[in-house]
Amino acid sequence: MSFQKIPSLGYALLGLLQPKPASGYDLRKIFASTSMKTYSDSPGAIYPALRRLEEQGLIRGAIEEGSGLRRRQIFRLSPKGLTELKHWIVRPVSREDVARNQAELMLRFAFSEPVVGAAASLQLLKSFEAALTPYVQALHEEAQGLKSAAPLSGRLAFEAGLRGTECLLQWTRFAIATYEKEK
Amino acid sequence: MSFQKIPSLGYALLGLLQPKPASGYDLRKIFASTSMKTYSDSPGAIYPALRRLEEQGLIRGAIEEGSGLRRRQIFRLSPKGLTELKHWIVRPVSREDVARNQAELMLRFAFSEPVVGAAASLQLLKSFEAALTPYVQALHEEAQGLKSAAPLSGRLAFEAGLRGTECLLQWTRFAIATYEKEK
DNA sequence: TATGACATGTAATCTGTTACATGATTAG
DNA sequence: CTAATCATGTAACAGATTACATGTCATA
Repeated sequence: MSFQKIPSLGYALLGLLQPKPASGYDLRKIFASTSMKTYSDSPGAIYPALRRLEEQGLIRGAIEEGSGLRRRQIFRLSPKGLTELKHWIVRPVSREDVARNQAELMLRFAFSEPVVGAAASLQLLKSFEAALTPYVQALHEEAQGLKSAAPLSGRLAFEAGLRGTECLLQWTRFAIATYEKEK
Repeated sequence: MSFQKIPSLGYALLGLLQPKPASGYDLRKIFASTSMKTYSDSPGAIYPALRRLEEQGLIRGAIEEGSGLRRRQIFRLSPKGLTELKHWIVRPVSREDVARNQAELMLRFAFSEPVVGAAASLQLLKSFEAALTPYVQALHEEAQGLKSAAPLSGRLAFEAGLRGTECLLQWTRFAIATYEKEK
C-alpha cells in the first residue's frame, strides 16, 4: 500500500485538516500568520499540493454551497488520509532525521496527540531523546577536531548549532517529564 | 549588476571555495562528513550547481594535470565570486530571514570573518540580535494566544521553537561578547 | 465606484532528488 | 582478480517559487 512519497508540505496539510476541515485559503492563512512560517503560503505550492492529496485519496474536497461568496472548496481528511498521517507520525526516528529534518520531526510531534494518543506522543519523545543523545555527543567530538583550526566566526557558528541541539535535548526531557506527570 | 539569483547551496559552495580551491568531490565530502549536513551531498545537486556558478563567472574550474588519477577539476573563486560572496554576507538581515532562513543566516556568519573581517562579523551579529529580540517577543505573545486551546503536544512543539529561538538569542549575545573581547 | 480582502488557480522556470552510468586506481 | 574508493557526470521527475490571471463581495 501507499508507495506514494508525500513531501513535508503534504503532511503539514494532512495534520492541519485532521482536527478541522478547511479551504486552501484557510490553510494559506495558517502558514502565513502563525509560526508555521517554514512552509510556503504561496498558492502555487498549496493548491497543487491539495490536488495531489485528493488524487491519492487522502483528502476530499467539497464545494461549499449556499453562501453567496465565490465557490470555496472545503477539504477534509479521508480515513485513508488519517491512516497515512498516523503512519508518518509513528515512523521510526532515524539519526538522519535528527541531523537534517528537525522541523519535520517537530511537526510530527505537534500533530501526534490527537492522532495517535498521549502514550504514542510520549514514545515519540523518547525516541527523540534516544536519537539526540548520541548526536549531541558526536557534535561535541566534532567540535574538538575543529578547535583553533577554523576562523572564530566558523567556530562560533558551530557552537550555535551545538547549543541549539543541546537546547532541543533539554526540551525533549522537559516534554517527557510533562507527559509523565499527566498520567 | 548581478541580477542572478543564487540559491543557498550556491553560496555554501562559494564560501567553501573562498579559503581553498577544491573539486566537486572534495565539496561533496565536506557536506557528507561535517555538520553541514543540511546541504545535499548528492552529485546531482553539486555538479550542476558548480557549472551554474562557473557560467555566471563566479568560480573557475581547471582540470588538474600531472597526477595519474582520473581528471579532477579544481574550482577556485573568481574576483567576481568573492564580491558576490561579500554582498551576500553583509546583506541586511530581515525579519523574514530570522523566521524562515536561520540556517542561511548562520552560514553567512560562519563564512564572514575571513571574507569581510571581524568588524563586519560583529556588525552581522548585532543585526541578528536586533532582529531576534522582537521576534522572541512576538513568539511569547503568540504563545499566550495559544494557551490551553491546542493539544498538549502542539503547545509543547511551539515551546520547542520558542526555546530554540531564545537559545539562539543567548548565543548571539555570547558571540558579540566574544568578538568585543577580541578587540 | 474604487479599493481591498476573500478565494482560487495556472504557467514558466529553477532546483533538488533519485537512480543510473562510467572509468581509474588502490588494497586485499 | 575483485572490491572499494576516488571522481565525475546525466536523465527523468517532482516540487517550489514567482508572477500572473480571474472573479466575488463588502465598505468607504
